[in-house]
Amino acid sequence: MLKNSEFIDKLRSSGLRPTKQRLKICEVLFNRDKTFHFTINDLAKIISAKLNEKISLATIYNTVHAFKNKGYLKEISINSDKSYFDTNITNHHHFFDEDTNQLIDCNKGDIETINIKNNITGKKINSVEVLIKVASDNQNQK
Amino acid sequence: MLKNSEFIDKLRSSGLRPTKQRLKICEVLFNRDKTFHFTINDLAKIISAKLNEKISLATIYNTVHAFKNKGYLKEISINSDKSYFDTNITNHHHFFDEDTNQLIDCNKGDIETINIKNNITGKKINSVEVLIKVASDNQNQK
DNA sequence: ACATATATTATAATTATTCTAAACTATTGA
DNA sequence: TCAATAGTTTAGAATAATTATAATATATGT
Repeated sequence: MLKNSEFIDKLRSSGLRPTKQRLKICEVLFNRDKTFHFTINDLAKIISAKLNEKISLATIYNTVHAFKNKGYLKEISINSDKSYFDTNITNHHHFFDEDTNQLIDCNKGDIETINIKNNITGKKINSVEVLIKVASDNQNQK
Repeated sequence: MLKNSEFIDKLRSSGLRPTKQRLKICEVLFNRDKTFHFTINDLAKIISAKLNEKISLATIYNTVHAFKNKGYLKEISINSDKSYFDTNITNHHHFFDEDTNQLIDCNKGDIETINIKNNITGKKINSVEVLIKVASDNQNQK
């Protein structure tokens, strides 16, 4: 359980002012034992359920993007009707359960390290993401 | 250069009626030497530029989805605001150039085969997609 | 050619996201 | 401590991608 002052330091250290809203969002996102995968809509729902005061949707978007830009969140690429975010910012990959629309982290060892032998000339690799789409065994077509 | 009758057979064989619109879209998509990566908007532009008659946007969406469901197109997940499709339906992976928003196929040999050691219990793997995001070497932040 | 199932179309509706501009707040430094 | 200011929040409007609707048109089997 992280303290408020730790979040304040974290925000200040990356040039973000520690506002009431950002601290609340920090609590929701980072006061967890396990990795948290979410969409903006998920987050908005959790916030409005947990909080007495409300946070504007625009602020939630702003904050999530600010946290992503500062490297506190990763954005995950899934069939793009909406964006998914991940509080696990280490290098890792994902399963996506098409039955439930849930993201699940791959553990180290689930996949061998991806080895890229040829890159596009003149470009640098920003990220390598593996997405394994899974579904229940008895359904044929998505 | 495929003939119209070949597209008619292709469509019929998968239970899709060969309509004027679908045949035109087949020509645009499949009469190519190289893999074609596109968004719906790209396709709509090409169609309206090339064709004397116009095809409704709704039809373009319907057709692309029908072709995807029949396995003639693959949808590629990019963390983004729109869907990308690929006429290359073989198992392969992608580079995504963040400078130009262009998708580029990985060639066999660019990446070693992805080896998944542990899957989620009770689920079957539908796809494994690797996306390598690249950008110009001299730009720091996206 | 006829009946019917399937497609196409324009348009409206929906959804996720970004923009805007005004009100508000944290920080800096006098 | 307080004012100036730079950064934030906010509601709501705007935008963009996509899906739904329902009327019209077309393909197919008999």
